[in-house]
Amino acid sequence: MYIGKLAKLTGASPKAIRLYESIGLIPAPARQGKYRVYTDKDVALVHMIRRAQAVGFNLAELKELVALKSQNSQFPIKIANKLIASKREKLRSDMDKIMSLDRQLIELHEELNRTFGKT
Amino acid sequence: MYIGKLAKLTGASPKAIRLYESIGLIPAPARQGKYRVYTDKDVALVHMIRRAQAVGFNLAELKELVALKSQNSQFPIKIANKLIASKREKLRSDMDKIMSLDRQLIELHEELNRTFGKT
DNA sequence: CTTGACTCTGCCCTAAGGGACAAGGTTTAC
DNA sequence: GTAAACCTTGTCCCTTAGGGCAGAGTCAAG
Repeated sequence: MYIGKLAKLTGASPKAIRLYESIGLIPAPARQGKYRVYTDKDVALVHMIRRAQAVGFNLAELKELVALKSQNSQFPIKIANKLIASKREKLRSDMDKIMSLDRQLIELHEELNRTFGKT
Repeated sequence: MYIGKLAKLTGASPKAIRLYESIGLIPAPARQGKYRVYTDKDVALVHMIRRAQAVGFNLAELKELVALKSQNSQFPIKIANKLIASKREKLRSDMDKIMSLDRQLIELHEELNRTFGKT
């Protein structure tokens, strides 16, 4: 299949797919003339990339995972678990930050109304 | 004072201060030769920008606020309160998103260990 | 053969600056 | 007066994960 179909099947744009290829996140596909030709394996791979992105992994991290997998040929479950744990820690700190921002916004609101509001 | 002192007093880098000027967020200061010369008003202004950034306002939003203030000459408290409220809503939706990501990470963790783990 | 849909590469753009650099300005020490 | 040391200037390239566009090439159908 050509890139448009892969895009439709995975929800990634053709541009995104070419980006993944350009940074070595997916292998360079065969060409029919100048057109990239993809297989079902590529569909599965791009799907995995999208899902991993959706839970907070960036492309550099995914690239490391792909490199590990190709070294090891076996799924590195320990490393994956560590990554998940560190992602969850980061989420916790993001939440703390958000709550702190919310408190600051409340304070700012009260201060504004004390200073400029009526009574 | 020159830009370095303003930077030290406000915690913004000289680069950031020039950026604020380039987008019209702070007025172009007087020059002594080629050097920008700032006053205490600029210190206060950059301080306010930093604090507003810290609670989640981006430079475009701050520019709008500055424009409003220069039109009105009076602090637009109603608008500010609306902005604060909408920021807080956004924070709430960010929180929801983070909690959803965390749930997905938990599920992913369990799934990985069911599929690849021992026992 | 032609039309329309698809794809190719390459370039510029995003937010908020960071880093490097060469050139020139200022201040301090001697 | 002069040299060293520091400060400022403008310019360019870099960051994420692509979006948008231009111009050209390519494919399948009628």
